Amino acid sequence: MRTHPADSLLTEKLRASRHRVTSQRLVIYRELHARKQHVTADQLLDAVSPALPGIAIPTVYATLFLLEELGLVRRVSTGTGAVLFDSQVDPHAHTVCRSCGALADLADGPGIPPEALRSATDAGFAPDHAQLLIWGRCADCVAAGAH
Amino acid sequence: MRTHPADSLLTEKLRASRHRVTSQRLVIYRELHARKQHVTADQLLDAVSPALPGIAIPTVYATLFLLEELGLVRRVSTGTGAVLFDSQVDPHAHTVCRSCGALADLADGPGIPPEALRSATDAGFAPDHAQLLIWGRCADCVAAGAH
DNA sequence: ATGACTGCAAACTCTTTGCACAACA
DNA sequence: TGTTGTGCAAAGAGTTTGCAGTCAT
Repeated sequence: MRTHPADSLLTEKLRASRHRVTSQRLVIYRELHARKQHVTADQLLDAVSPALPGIAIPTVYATLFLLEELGLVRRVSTGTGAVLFDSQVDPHAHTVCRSCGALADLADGPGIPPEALRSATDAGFAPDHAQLLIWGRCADCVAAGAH
Repeated sequence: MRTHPADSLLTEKLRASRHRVTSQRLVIYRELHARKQHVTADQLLDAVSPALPGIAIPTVYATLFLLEELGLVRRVSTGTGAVLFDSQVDPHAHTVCRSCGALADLADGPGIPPEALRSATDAGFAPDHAQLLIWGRCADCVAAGAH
């Protein structure tokens, strides 16, 4: 398999955590990185199937959980439909439309307030990530008058 | 049915939105308010069953969705297990433990940064709620050395 | 009286589990 | 060569749907 820009970080993290470097893990991570959007396990399965014939959904889930553990992927859940996985691992905000369900990154939004993390730490909690969900109506649904 | 402190707000909102005032809705809302914690639809079913013999889970879901629409309940989802419903509707932060899965309110945490809502509004999004999820390890799991 | 709501049963989606074979180290 | 990882099938959890009867208005 040819190497790919996203491979080195994953390979390094896998080795460091004594996990094996497999083509499934490489290809899934590449795909997550290629699209800078949020994807479901199922969409990912479809996306990597050409490169990994015969891959099955449990492998996709297992890989996503491992990537999450390694801090290379974050999960985003609105509580409706499938969980989304995000290759952008820096704390950031998402908007969730109550009408169409669309989830979007809040472009150039503010970061996560440091006081929040400090406050969690003060309570004995050891934070490693944060995400802000903003609920409401997206511009399209407002324009369409959808409720 | 005797009246209850939480009834008036619900009744008012139901009337205003031309929905009917039923005992199922009243009791479910009371129960949500009684416990100031996060509950699943299933826990709620168990909790209200004594007061509402024969109530079924689809009714609980339907009621929760309606309450959410009326802004009387918020959903919180970590992407693992069942969705949680929260009667505290003001924007606030939650901590999520990666080890034990516990979800807790971040006591006296900072509010949601106004810049975030402003930034969403600037993008044409009409926000009505926000929630911050802070991921990591809870104090108990840190103390127990769980991974 | 009429339309909304509820209870029931069943379906459906998404996710997880258990096990045998494959393949990384 | 010894595990760890993968593919398969199936089960499981949580949620949603359709419909007939009930009840608030």
